[in-house]
Amino acid sequence: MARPREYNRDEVIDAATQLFWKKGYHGTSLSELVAVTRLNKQSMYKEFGSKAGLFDACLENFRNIMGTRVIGTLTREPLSTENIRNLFQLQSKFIDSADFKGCMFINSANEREFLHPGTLKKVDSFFERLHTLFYDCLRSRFDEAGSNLRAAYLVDLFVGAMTVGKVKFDPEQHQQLLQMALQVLDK
Amino acid sequence: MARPREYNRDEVIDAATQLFWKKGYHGTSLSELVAVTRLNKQSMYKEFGSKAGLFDACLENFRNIMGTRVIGTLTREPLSTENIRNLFQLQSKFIDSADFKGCMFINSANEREFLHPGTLKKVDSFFERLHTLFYDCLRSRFDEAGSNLRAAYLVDLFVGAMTVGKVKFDPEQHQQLLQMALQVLDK
DNA sequence: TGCATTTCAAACCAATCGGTCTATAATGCA
DNA sequence: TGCATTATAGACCGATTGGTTTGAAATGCA
Repeated sequence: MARPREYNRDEVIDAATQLFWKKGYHGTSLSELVAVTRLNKQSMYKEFGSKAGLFDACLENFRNIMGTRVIGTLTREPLSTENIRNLFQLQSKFIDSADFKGCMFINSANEREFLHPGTLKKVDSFFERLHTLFYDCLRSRFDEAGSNLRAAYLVDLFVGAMTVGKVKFDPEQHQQLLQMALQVLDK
Repeated sequence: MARPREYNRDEVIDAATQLFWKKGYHGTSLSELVAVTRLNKQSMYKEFGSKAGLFDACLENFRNIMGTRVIGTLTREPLSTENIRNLFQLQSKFIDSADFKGCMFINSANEREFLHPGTLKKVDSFFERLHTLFYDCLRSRFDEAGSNLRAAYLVDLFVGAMTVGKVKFDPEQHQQLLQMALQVLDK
């Protein structure tokens, strides 16, 4: 009944996600997005409403891509500290990859000035979610307070490694570092 | 012999530093800088050469402001793990301040895409320097490998707390967190 | 007072920003 | 075939980007 669209929504989001992931919301321009998605502006605005709308869709896409692996690792039954060790192993491989761009949520936390309130809420809830996932894995071994404290510690460590990994990363040293840092999971 | 300048270089840098600190290099515009420094563009380019030149001057200024306190804390004789505890106490108060904007070097590490090579080198050397400062405080108690490992761990922790602090910060919990996280300083 | 020197304010530059509008191309149905 | 509908490409919008040029204002010295 009408002209068929030439783009595929998911492909557009995938391409845009790569760009936003690398350069952030404020650092990515509309023209770059148009170039990389090969979607014309008109269709882009029809589909996503605004640059911010597209970013939100990409953030959700990122959560699906990465979050699924993270959540999958941390929710494996039985919930245990072993899941946490596995997550940090996953992170280590991730940081060591060729085109490491950090975590899109953590990157976003560093450009709060430029994000819309709705986007900020999603960013904040990522940190909460990560804390909760750690917490749930700790509860079998520690009490509420102990689990809460360790979860906050693990979030700091996770975020720190992600950021420092952009500057410099030594996989072997990181393995030893984890062994030491994760001793708090045992006692 | 010529018209006297109406601006004070240090005051200009101080004002610009606040802005760059808050919004980053790419996120701060020349017009904002002109407005906040009350320095006209012509003089700005005469004095600093470019926006990047001004940013470099501000980064150095930040190092003087904050770095002095950090370095002062970590180089107090005798070099010991107590210095490290004091540094994390300093950080805790810093994060808890009203207009917390993170650390300008760590913020810069998150916009590497937009920084000039010379600036990037300064950012990288901050991380190296921090590692070395930690290392030197650890050597009295641990061997080279042990000190190196713990220093890397402390950098991750320091950077992580800085970043997470932008999203959420609970001073009391952080005190307990430090007590746990810094156990590796004792054994 | 007049001149060399330097700073100042503001107009100006091409390029780009996020976003909109128009005109044409492609489709299914009648 | 003609029409309603939707997607396309790209011109266009005012505002802003980092950066430059111009010309007047302010000084010390002669």
